[in-house]
Amino acid sequence: MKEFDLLKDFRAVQESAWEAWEKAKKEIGSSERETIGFIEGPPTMNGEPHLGHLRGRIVKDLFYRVETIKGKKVVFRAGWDTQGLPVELEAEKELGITGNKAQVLSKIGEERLVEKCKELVHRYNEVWLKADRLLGMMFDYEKAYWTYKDGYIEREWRIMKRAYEKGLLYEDYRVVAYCPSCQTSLSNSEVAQGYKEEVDPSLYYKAKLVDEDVYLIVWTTMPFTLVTDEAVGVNPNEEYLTINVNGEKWIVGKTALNSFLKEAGIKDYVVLGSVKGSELEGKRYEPPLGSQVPEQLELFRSGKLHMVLAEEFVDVTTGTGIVHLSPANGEEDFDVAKRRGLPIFNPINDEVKFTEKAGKYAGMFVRDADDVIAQDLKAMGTLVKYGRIKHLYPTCWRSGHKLVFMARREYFYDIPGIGDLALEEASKVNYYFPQPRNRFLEIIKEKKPWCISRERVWGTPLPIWVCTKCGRRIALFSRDEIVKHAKRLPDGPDFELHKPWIDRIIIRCPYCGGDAKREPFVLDTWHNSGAAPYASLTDEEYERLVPAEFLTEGIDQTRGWAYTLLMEGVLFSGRSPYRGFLFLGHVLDEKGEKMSKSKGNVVYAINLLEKYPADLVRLYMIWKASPIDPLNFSAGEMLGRPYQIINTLYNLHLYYSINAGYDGFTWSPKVPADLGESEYWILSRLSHVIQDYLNEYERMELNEMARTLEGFIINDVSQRYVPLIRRDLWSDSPELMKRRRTIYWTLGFILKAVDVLMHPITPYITELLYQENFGEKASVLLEPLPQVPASLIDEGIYQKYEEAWEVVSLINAARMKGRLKRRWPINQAIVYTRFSGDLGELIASLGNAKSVKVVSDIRDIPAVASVRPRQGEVGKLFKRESLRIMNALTGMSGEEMARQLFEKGYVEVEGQRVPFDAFEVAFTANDGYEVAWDSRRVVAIGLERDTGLIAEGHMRDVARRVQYARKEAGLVPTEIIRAAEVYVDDDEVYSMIKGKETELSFLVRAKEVLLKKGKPEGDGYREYRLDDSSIYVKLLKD
RNA sequence: GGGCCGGUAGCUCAGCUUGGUUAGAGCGUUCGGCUGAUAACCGAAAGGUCGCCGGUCCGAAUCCGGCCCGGCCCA
Repeated sequence: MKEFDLLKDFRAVQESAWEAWEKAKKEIGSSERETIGFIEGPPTMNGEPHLGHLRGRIVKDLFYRVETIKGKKVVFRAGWDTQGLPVELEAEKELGITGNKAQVLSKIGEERLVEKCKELVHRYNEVWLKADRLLGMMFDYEKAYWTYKDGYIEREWRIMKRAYEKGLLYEDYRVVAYCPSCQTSLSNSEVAQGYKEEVDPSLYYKAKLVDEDVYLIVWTTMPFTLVTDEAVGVNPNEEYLTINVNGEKWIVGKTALNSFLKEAGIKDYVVLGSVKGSELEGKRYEPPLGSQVPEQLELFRSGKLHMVLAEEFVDVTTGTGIVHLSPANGEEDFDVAKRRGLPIFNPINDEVKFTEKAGKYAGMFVRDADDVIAQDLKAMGTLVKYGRIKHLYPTCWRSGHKLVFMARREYFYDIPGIGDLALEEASKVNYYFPQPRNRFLEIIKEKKPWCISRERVWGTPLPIWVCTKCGRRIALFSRDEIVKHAKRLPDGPDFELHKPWIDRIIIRCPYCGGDAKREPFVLDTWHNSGAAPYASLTDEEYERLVPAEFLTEGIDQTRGWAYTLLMEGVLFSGRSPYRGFLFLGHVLDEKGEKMSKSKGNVVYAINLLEKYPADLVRLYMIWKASPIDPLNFSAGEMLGRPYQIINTLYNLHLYYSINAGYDGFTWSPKVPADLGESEYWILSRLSHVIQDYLNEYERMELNEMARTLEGFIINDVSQRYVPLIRRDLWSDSPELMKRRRTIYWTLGFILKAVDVLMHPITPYITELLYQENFGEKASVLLEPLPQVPASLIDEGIYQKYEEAWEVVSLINAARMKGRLKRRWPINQAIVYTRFSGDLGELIASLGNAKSVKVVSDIRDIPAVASVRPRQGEVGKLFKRESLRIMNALTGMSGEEMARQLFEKGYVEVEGQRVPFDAFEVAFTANDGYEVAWDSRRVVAIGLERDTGLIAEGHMRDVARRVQYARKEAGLVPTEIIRAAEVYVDDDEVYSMIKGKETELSFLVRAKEVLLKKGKPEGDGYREYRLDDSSIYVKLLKD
């Protein structure tokens, strides 16, 4: 096997692995495998991939590779999200345009903007492809879907058509945050990021109740909305006071009274009475701007508007606890109006100026009307106070202008009209973890109408035309239909399904023959990507592959893609387009903070993958945290444990390769006949590991899956199995050849299995290690799921070894207390364990003990038990009974309690079982022994050693140093040198090992060992510490 | 501004439902041991005002209230 540097040579490894995968892909594609569906949640092509994207892609690719190894054929296509506001804005930025929408379009035209968008998404796509290639993504890129392509759009329209035919598509108003400068509405997230401290008016005015000489004192920070005033809101649970101020009766909320009086500068007042908010419900008042806005008077006369509405959301702590409601200019206000069936008075145009219906204020930019209205109120004597207030208010992140909330005409899907089908479908989906399931179902229960229209350019056009003559709507959901109904087709029948081309088409109204023009909307980009299961596949594929087996995206997509996928799926076919959906936690920086451009802590995929092996990044991200949890990314942490795992995997293969190569062994599936116990053990262990791995994968506990493999690679194979067999491989005698070949076979079987199991996590290195050492198939990806033949599994041996490791670890703990090195053989170990098998010999060999006595009575351990019940624990467990139990326990002997604890795991007293954890257990060894224990076993070792044992220990100490010297000298392990010259400074050590040169020379692979006393003179000696003295070693090669 | 999640050793986290006297694990550090594939592994030690303030209680990491910090979602 070729050696290489894991952290330096990874690029070459990655390229060679790709060759194998290209072959594998063809083979998987053409095989008769069971096919399962997957739909890629398309990333938006308006930026480079970063760490968050990587996490998702790693999980997706892991899914693909595990399923492939399980024998499935996964339809695994890439997808690219290409439309929508983010792309459009990025394009505008690149075109150097900063003005409002009208300016943008007049300056460059829609055509250039659209061309720029296309250019941009393809440019970013190149970066994505590069990152994916580095990461090892197995996507099918040739069949990738692009959300802006005509074919995709036409299929997206067919989903809409279904909704239209079911009567679930309708037109209505919606309050949006609108930027007067950019002349566009903003998405929620854009609004959210633009909140700033702003100074706004704080206006208090009087609204006179009809037929009563009483005024409501109403508060607003947006005086212009008095033009669209429709009602005032009070909180139904608040107490409202009637007070006398300068002879007038005012109504003000009790909670806000003092702050209001202070702000309005009112000192003299008398409380006349009080009333609950709910009792004010329905009281009518005169519209404050009735005389300026004739339309308001008409609405008032209609009797439907200008009344008090008691609503829970009214905040009683600000203003006066009475707010005015203006459905055209506030979302909550709008919702109230809809709920109560009020008409919407909306005299505001695209430029955010009042229309003629606004009477006196017609033509005015709405915010400019603030001061004018304050003046007018003052003139009418209804102004109480016109001040200023500092508060958080949303501004446009681009232009910095304060946003205006206003009602716009939009198109909607009638989500409530779907009934409970969406919820039923969503309940059937597997979400793997409980938290996101509950949250997702809550969102679906809200049944909010989905506004699908946007006033932008770069998106799927809304295929609805309105007749300029009769005003009727014509919906045409395919190119064919459009062409058939077209009166004018300036770009011919093959026109592109985008603005501006589609807008040049004039449709002949089928009702009156008039000219119909397209509604100027594009669709919400979420509608675009949510159409993917249907739009990215053919009809035949859709039938076969949807619902998809497994989808995974960031947890932020709960309300995003996961939601729109479900809704469009239910609208179109009455079912969820996915069976499983794994939501992934966010990737944060090392300190747990969100990555953002402004903080400068964003890690881009390409940068990371050019610096570190993709395998390491993949393992780290899978291993570090549960998929659902946030992941704090730290390169330092990545280079710690995850690196060690890969390094150990690599070195195990190297060890196998060197040793097997030495004996000319090539691995083949034929099982050798003479496996030893250690082989049965490690193979049985492997079969447990495979089982755990599969269970953890089913539950998407991917971090646990990685940790299962970690434990096997490092603890079981590297730290246990290899030391067990090392001595057998050390010899090169022909008699042991058969044994060595059995070991090579076993090691090969295990490593090949690990290559397959690790492959979905660390695809590159496992491909390389597989190719170098086994390589029966074109790629490790074509290997079946590893399985240990039943004949090689022995549960009895497995249990025995697992028990022995625990006992040996206790022997080592006892050695430490007795200051006996592990290299030094001990005379005897006395072991108490509940395990019934025959352990003695195994423990003797693993624990370097000359004899082992396994006893079944704890009293045979040469130590005194001290057992004390912990009052706290007993109290916790037995509550009221605890005193009685404590008394009973106190009356028992330590020996008796210890006997019960170690035999049964609990002490039985007063008919109750008091568990091990409730006791403090300690042993004190008798003279000449040392003792160690855990909750199930007690081990004592004899400290007495005769000179033979001591000498053997010293010899091994010396041998170890000579071996170290060999390593430092760069000798390969197999090389036999002419001689090793060893000076021993310590008289006692020298005299005890003198005469054992022959044994020593075998251990250090030298033809002879020249053992001398004292310190050497001359050069070429290396000094090593041995306890409190030194030895000096010189190696003599040929 | 509202809702949800988190804050425990230098780092990553468990414990909190059901309060109990010495608060655990892994990594890192220090000491010791093992090791001719390995930066692995084994034993031990040092290291914590359990985010802050207040309350309930004989007793609070745990229950209650308020606040601060980080994250997510919504406005």
